[in-house]
Amino acid sequence: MLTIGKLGEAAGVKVPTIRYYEQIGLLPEAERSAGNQRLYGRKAQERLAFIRHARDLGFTLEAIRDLLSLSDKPDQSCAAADAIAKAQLAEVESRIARLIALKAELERMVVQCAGGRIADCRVIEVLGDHALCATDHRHPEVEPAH
Amino acid sequence: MLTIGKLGEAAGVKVPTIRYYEQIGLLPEAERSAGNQRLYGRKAQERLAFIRHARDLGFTLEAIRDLLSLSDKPDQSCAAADAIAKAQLAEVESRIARLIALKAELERMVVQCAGGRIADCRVIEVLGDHALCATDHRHPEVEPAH
DNA sequence: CTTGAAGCTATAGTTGCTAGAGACATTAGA
DNA sequence: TCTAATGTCTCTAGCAACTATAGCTTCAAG
Repeated sequence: MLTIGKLGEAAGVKVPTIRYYEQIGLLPEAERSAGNQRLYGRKAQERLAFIRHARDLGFTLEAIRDLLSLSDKPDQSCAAADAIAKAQLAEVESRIARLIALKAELERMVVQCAGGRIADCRVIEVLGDHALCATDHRHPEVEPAH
Repeated sequence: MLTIGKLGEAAGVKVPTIRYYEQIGLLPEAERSAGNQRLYGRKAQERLAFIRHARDLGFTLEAIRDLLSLSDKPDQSCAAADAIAKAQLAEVESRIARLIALKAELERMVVQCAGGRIADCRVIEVLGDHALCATDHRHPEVEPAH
């Protein structure tokens, strides 16, 4: 049995994150030691690894919740799991496409900046006027990492 | 002079978002009508367009705050603005690289799924075991859009 | 003049954690 | 065995960048 710290180390997940996953019901409530500390066995370890891996692949916690509940029903069809993965793939693809458009526009901006005064700066100028843009990079969906 | 609704429509920004930008000091406090409603002139409109455009290009509000304060000092060097844009470009590039790795892994997963039972599902299996992955897609930094 | 849309403030919720406070548990070394 | 350091406990609040809700007031059209 592992303490929460060892488990986190093993899975590459920070301790508060594990407690958070328990709190939102993604991990079951852990067994406790005599001194009320959480203890984890192999099953919990595998479940956490699953979560971590899915997070690494960009799945949301909601999607992971669904995937986990599917993985608990080995005899059902895997169509639902497949659909979740495909949706995630589509999401990733659309984010890539969008980021590539952004990259092009940022490159244009940066290259054109001659390094003079702000008043002549292409970066500032282009930001002030979308008409100066080559590509149509509107629409949201670009959020950065934490 | 535009009301907040008209301004939002013109700039493609929702009304509460404009109020939020004012609240965090990204937009100056708006003039008010006799009935206490916000009124915006051309300057505010340009400033909001700048913010919107920069957001579309993925700049954080903090970066935008810096860019705006730079654009208020037309005689200074534009090196700082250039640096901010270059940092954003680097950020976008690294996100693209990471997403491409994710895409490859998700494609592998989806293609291998034969569509049978959960117990045989490659999607579930791969998520449970990172060793089954071809690429090294670890590290965070993938957060989705809001 | 009335009605419905648009505006106001203030607060809370979203996602996926992370950080802090203050108290208890465990473990390694002297 | 004692002690000090580390680990763990709960609870609360904070991050980005909004979005949504509630309960009010103001405005514009018919």
